[in-house]
Amino acid sequence: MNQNEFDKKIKYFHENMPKQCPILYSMKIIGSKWKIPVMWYLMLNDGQHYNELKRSIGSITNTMLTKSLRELEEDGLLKRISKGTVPPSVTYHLTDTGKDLIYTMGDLFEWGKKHMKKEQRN
Amino acid sequence: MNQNEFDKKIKYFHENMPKQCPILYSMKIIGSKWKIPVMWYLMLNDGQHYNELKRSIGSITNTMLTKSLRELEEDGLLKRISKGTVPPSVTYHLTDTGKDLIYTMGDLFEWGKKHMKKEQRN
DNA sequence: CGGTATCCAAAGGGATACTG
DNA sequence: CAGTATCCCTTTGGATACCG
Repeated sequence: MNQNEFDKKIKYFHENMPKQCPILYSMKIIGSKWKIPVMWYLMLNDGQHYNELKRSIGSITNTMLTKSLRELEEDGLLKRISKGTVPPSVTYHLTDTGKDLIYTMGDLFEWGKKHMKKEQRN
Repeated sequence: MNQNEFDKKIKYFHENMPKQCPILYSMKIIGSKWKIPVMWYLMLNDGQHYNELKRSIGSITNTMLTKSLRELEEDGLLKRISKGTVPPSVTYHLTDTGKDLIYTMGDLFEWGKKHMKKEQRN
């Protein structure tokens, strides 16, 4: 990225900014501690059950897994599908909106990787 | 984005994942409440002074502005330039790394805008 | 199996006053 | 002008136990 590209991006951001900043809005949705990990493991293996997902993530507690799942569902990033049987059988699935969001993190992934390497060199 | 593109991205993420997740790493750096706003107003008008920046942002306190600036500097996203005069004159400037990061938020900006609109329709 | 409920600890952030 | 220092409140997240 050169200065000219950067200036163009600034101009674009500036001209297209609604009342509330979309970046802050997005970060609020995915900013709490377990949102990315939950979506991540669902991305790697869609349709996991609650306890399956819990084992995938490893260190998450029930409280936080439930809370994260509920909020992600409310924001339309995943769908909860219950069979309504006894014992219960519930699976979680990313929605298209959720997949879009994960896809969107590509650049942040790259930036992080690059920046992490740089820090190690120093 | 279609399913095939999504699958490719997953594969890429998976194959290029270092020990620590670069997304979580990035989000830790810019995740606290005022990081984006600070970088944002610096982006719109680089080289602002401390109090200038404070007025630009509006509702930030001294405590948080100082803390955010120090952390962003430590992470190499901005540079603090002091003239060493009395009274002091200090300006803040985005580094190339910082500009890269802002540039990187473009997709998240789009996603947020799209998602916000969708919510309003319901 | 798929969660709730309750309680507690820690982190994050704000208000206010002050300073070289 | 460019911050510090101190105190306090709120939000977030963890531990543990229990339930239909």
